[in-house]
Amino acid sequence: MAERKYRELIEQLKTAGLRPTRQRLALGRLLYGENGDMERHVTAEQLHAEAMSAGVRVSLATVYNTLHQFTEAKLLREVVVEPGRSYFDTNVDDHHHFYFEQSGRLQDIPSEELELKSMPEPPSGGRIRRVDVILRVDEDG
Amino acid sequence: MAERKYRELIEQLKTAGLRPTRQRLALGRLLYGENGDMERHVTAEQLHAEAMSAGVRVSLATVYNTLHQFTEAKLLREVVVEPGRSYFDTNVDDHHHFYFEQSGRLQDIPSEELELKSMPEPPSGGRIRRVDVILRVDEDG
DNA sequence: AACTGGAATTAGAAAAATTCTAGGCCATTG
DNA sequence: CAATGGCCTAGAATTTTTCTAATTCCAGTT
Repeated sequence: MAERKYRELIEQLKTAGLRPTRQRLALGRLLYGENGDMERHVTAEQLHAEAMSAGVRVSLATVYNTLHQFTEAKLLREVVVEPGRSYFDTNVDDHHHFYFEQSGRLQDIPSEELELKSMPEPPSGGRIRRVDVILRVDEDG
Repeated sequence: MAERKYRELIEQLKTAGLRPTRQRLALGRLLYGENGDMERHVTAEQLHAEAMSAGVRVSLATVYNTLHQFTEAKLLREVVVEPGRSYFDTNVDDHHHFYFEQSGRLQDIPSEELELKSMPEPPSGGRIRRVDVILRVDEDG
């Protein structure tokens, strides 16, 4: 990972009120590092496995905590596709998803490629915090 | 529940290749019965509790099995809103949802009130099986 | 109507996913 | 540099979901 990105990550953590601990930095590096701009959709389990094979000792619980903290800090976005299967997306811009049911894979759809005709008014005076669109794709037939 | 609806349920089960067992009928009656046309969004846990207090002895596992079989048979539709929180919706027509994060409540949006400008082509030649839109509403502020 | 064969169903037990909390660590302050 | 207090970690517990052996139930036959 580029040194620049690394410092950036530390700054982002501090801004979010999260101390740049060893574990957070390691997980952040795994999420954003190396091929940095690629869209990534990882489960907690997957990231934990990555950390293990990278020689980083973290418990699965810490991975969950960290992912949620990152999500809270807008460094990640959580996408729930099935019961017992949620992904964390490194792309936090407005966008939507294809979900491939057979393979369990997720793919971004840029917001320009999928827009709503109109936005219904939420009842009871609340405000819409997020719009999630999932197009479920059947790959075989 | 009206006798008519009851027979209808039995027919639907048979059509789906599901035997009209005591448990299935009891759960079906809880889901569609009494105030029959109301939109319902129940979790497995909730339905199990309802069954218990109605004096129907079923295990939670059976409730899960039955809900999934009903979903498979297009008598229900499953909506996942959060990790560890999925609802089964008695409305199987095309439609979308408001999700109120504080209360955990779900509310239908008729498909006429929320349409997409255009449907992106799925890559790799698959076909879109379903479109799920969830508008997440923050009730306080 | 009762019997029989056999697939379908049930529910306890197990697994998987997620959260909780006591104890430990780390930054900050004096 | 040591003390202090809040923050963080990870084992344990909880919650959600699935698996599978044992049972039940149904259809066909007599």
